[in-house]
Amino acid sequence: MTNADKAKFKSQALVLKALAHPSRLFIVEELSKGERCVCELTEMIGAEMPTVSRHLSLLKNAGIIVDDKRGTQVFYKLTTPCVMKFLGCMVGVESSFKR
Amino acid sequence: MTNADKAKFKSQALVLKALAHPSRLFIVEELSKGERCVCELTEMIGAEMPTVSRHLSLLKNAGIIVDDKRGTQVFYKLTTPCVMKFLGCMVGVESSFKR
DNA sequence: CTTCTATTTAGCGATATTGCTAAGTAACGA
DNA sequence: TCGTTACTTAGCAATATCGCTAAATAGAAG
Repeated sequence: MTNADKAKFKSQALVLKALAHPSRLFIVEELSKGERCVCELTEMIGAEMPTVSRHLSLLKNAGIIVDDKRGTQVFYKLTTPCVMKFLGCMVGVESSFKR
Repeated sequence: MTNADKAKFKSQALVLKALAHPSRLFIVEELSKGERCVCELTEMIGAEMPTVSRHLSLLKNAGIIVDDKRGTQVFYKLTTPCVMKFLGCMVGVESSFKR
């Protein structure tokens, strides 16, 4: 494994790790339908707001979503629709695992 | 979030979690070129064999790879080439994050 | 049967992740 | 200015992950 390889796999792993949580997958799927504020996501997920806020900042750090503060609310949206294409891909793989 | 949704996201997260590690991503990429025994992977990764063996059993539990014991060696291979299509997809998304 | 080689399992300490409550910040309205 | 609402940050306890060494297992060869 070259150093370039190591760096490549490490950065890929960071993105996968950011996505590898049920609530965060839900958030990504929900944001693919349009932007949502923290309170909406919190209600849908059914956890405390600080918990959801932390998931959001994790996804933000991974570059998967961006925030947009408007008044007292913060709206999040996907940085790129690619993520959904990627996840769509995942679903296919995941179900094929189960065969 | 319905219960069905919860189950769906949970099982997707399990697959992502299994992939979300540099050594395991390397293993998947390497196995996409053909089957490999534990000792080969161990040498390429440069960690101890027990460590590599544990990564392999994790991938196996997630249904991503299967093992095939021949003599004293154990060969691993991908359950399905889909995984690579999926990861190829990932690379595109990941690099788009960096733009 | 004994020994060697390839691999897995167990157990440990270090570190990371998760979800919670409590406390801090920031924009808005009275 | 003061309070309220929306959110983030900090701190904590429980749990999971990681890589290692040591010990167990399973074939192959003598």
